Amino acid sequence: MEHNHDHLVTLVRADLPPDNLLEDLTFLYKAFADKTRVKILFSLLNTELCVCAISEILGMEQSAISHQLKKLKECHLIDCRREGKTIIYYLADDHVKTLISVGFEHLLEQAFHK
Amino acid sequence: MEHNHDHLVTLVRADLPPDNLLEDLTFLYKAFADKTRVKILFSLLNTELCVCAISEILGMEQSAISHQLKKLKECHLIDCRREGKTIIYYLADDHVKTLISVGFEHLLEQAFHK
DNA sequence: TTATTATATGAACAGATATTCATATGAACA
DNA sequence: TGTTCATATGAATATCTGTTCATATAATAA
Repeated sequence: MEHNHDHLVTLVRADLPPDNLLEDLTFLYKAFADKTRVKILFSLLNTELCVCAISEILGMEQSAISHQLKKLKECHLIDCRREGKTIIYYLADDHVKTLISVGFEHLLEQAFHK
Repeated sequence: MEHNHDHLVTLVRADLPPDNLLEDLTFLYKAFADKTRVKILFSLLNTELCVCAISEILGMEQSAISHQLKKLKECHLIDCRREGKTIIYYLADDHVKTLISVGFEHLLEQAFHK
């Protein structure tokens, strides 16, 4: 680091969001950064599902699914309710759909640009 | 897995996106799943920057920054050009802004709901 | 109550990932 | 040409993360 840009550096640094906000933001995006979790979210796009249904859809162990459901719930992307012995999971709100479609748009456009 | 939902399972599974698309999507979201990379993206929101400026802004080693810049470039979120000895990085398009703001909206709304 | 079904959870392990260190590349300038 | 500055890159390491296995919980039915 030799050439001078102290002023710009100070300005940009002052504009960075506070650390705890960055933490929350990356925590949210981590939810979408794993194939299993994204598959779960896709599965829930048009219907609610119990754990064992999701487990069959993905062809994965119930335990693995439960662990991932917990993470998705921790960032408020999904929620659940009990119905007798089974527990039904569903999307918490429309942000999942928005986030996924914005991601898709980026993929499509970058595919288009070559 | 005992209670019956074979039909639903088949339907939902048939609607899942193909594996390579899921791969691309999670690859993209991984870019946002790390604090260092998100800080870099925020830094580039309103200005282009050389590597050593970014390194100073984040207070991290130049090498660490270069490694992360490479990943961001691999998913086409940023691009760069050479100018003499320095290399200038900038956002590739507006999707970064969209993706970040959708994430923020989700955080704000979930904060609001309690 | 005991057995069964559905789900959750903790510990352990394997694989992925971020940072550091040392070094390589590549442009500019003496 | 040799030196310096800016950046890139490979290897090593430490940490994080996803899955599995064993087991716990919680509701229901016998």
